[in-house]
Amino acid sequence: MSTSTAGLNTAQNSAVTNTDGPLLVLAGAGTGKTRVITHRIARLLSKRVPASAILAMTFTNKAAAEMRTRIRELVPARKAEGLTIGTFHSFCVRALREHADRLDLHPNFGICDSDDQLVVMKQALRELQIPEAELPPRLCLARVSLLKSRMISPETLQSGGNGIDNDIGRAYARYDAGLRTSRLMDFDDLLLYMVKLLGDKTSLRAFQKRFQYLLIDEYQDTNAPQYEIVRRIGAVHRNVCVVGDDDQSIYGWRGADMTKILNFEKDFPKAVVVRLETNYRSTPQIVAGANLVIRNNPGRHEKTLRAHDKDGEAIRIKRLLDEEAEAAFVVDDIAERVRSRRMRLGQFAILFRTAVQPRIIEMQLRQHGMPYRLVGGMSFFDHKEVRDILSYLRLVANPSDELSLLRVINTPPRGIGASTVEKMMSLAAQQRASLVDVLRDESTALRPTTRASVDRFLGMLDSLRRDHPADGLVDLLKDLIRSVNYGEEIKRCYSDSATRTKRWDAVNEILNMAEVHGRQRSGATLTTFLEEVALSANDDRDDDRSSDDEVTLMTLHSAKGLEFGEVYLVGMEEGLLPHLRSIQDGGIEEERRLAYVGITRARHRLTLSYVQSRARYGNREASLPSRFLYEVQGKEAPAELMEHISRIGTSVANESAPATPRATGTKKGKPNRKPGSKRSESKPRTDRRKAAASKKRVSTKG
DNA sequence: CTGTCCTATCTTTTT
DNA sequence: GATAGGACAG
Repeated sequence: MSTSTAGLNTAQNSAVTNTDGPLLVLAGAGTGKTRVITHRIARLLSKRVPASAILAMTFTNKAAAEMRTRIRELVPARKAEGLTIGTFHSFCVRALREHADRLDLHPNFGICDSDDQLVVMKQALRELQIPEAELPPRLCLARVSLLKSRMISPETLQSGGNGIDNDIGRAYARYDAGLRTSRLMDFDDLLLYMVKLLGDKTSLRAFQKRFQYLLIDEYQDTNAPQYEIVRRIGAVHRNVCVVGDDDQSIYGWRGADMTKILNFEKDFPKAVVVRLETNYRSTPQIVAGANLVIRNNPGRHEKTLRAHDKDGEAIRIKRLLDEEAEAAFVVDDIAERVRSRRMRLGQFAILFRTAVQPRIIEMQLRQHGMPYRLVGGMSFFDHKEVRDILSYLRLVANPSDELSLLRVINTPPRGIGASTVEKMMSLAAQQRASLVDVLRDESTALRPTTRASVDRFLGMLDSLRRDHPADGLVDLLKDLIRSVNYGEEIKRCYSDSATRTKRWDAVNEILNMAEVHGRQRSGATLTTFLEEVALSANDDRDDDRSSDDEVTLMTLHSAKGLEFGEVYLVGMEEGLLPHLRSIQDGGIEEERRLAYVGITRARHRLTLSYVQSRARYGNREASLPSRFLYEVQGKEAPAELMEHISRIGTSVANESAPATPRATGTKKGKPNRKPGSKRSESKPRTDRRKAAASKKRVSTKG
């Protein structure tokens, strides 16, 4: 046997060697989940399963990339060739393009991001004359996405509709129609159409025949269509291995369906269940704390994490006066650790529940000149010039893409103004034709100058399409940037030379990305490039740029799957973690899992902090320590706390806060350190927008 | 089209 | 209290 199973523990080994039949691997935090998956794939390959018969699906690009890297360490490249490892969405896109004819799809359909979605939804609401005040587009979009992730179609919804649900149903249908005219799919559609494709017997058989072995990562986050894809492809050979941890399911609000991991044994009878319970990441104290918290959740797959390591520090719980003191404490503490223990900043993470919390921490970090990285801010792809160029590209690839057409038709200004566009749009609606067709139609009435502009614009797009071979991506881009004279546009829009340079650099960065894409992917085309951009745009929490010398700031959600030497989990208060909304809607369990995820990110040292008072919506309110702080110490939350909370649950107003936060067995580590006035060169890396930039100035109040 | 004022909102965001 | 997004005026 060529596969080495050395270094795997008994449970891991059994997960790796049980290659045939359904297998559920319950992998607690830090128990070597990725190791198991990669070793399992190596094992299959060594048993002469062809690489092309293996399909491994993950939820993030990062997870897929890591899997690929680690497999490369285990097996020779030649053997790994032909493996299908990717996110659910990327797998679906490829499959759909390949089998586009079976569903009557255009093979060059585009993928729209959330901004595009919003545009389409707004349009839909306008057409239905549903006022945005009545049904905010964002909310509507969220609801539609949730419906799609439960595989509920507009028709189903409408039949039982009352009032707002009826509106949502109509908007849903209209929105989908809008996407279809532009030959676009949103993320949910990729999964739904895949399910549809698998409803076709011939296609289904082809997939079943090809993919003999399935591996699914993060199974607790699977939603209905994803589950359906797995179930159908795996129905015949039943070599379905799912790996996950129900205790880390934190995306329920987005349609992830935890019952899938809880019912796996029912869905796949005779499934073998393997529990990975040895945690190789954290100290016994941290593992114990995590267990104490999560055991309060009912209805889970019972499992108890055991620490592999022998000793460590106690979990620290710190009470601070207010959020400013909390931020100062954390930053001082990190500075002190760096000084006395010579630790790198990259070892530290500050985790929080909501996106507003990091602001005050950022201020402290800046004052200390401590470099940091805030995960989840604005992405490269949110910049105007990037979106412009990509819209042109999308339009070149997919002439039906009306969204992109509307975005670039007068950018840079070329004399096709808003009123013309509006006229053309209504004309298109009248003639039941697409906007491009109306523009192309010589009989459409236009002023001669406008006609000339339109023809020039359409001609430019046509020649871009005509003059470049499918694999001539970089040349196409260069030609495009030259043809639309984007350099001039930047000069026109920005007077400041530094800004100009920055914007122009961004444009060039797209060129670089295209070049890299062409080099790395065989058979790269414009379509594959756009696909990659669409499916990996927001993935900037990954390591490529992260440095050893930055503190990481991120939400608990973003932190899943990562680990840090030292973790500060701030804002451990009732109303924040667990969040008030969840307390009211009975979502405590998911909040608890969130706390569990946070706790289990830490390797050596974990600090939980809460404050006595916090500014909320303008006024300062007393805070109560989170129930999870009691739980983590193996205590019961005091009756008065729970009583107070139940009061919040019923009445939204919580003006009086009689229950003073009691100093819970607060293990104070060392007394508060004096602010070290260490001033290294500050290069805070925040790409927040103007808000943060101006904030920076304001924050010099000391 | 751009800047400014006003007002509704205040959880999380893999793809 | 901050902020973002929309309405509206210039």
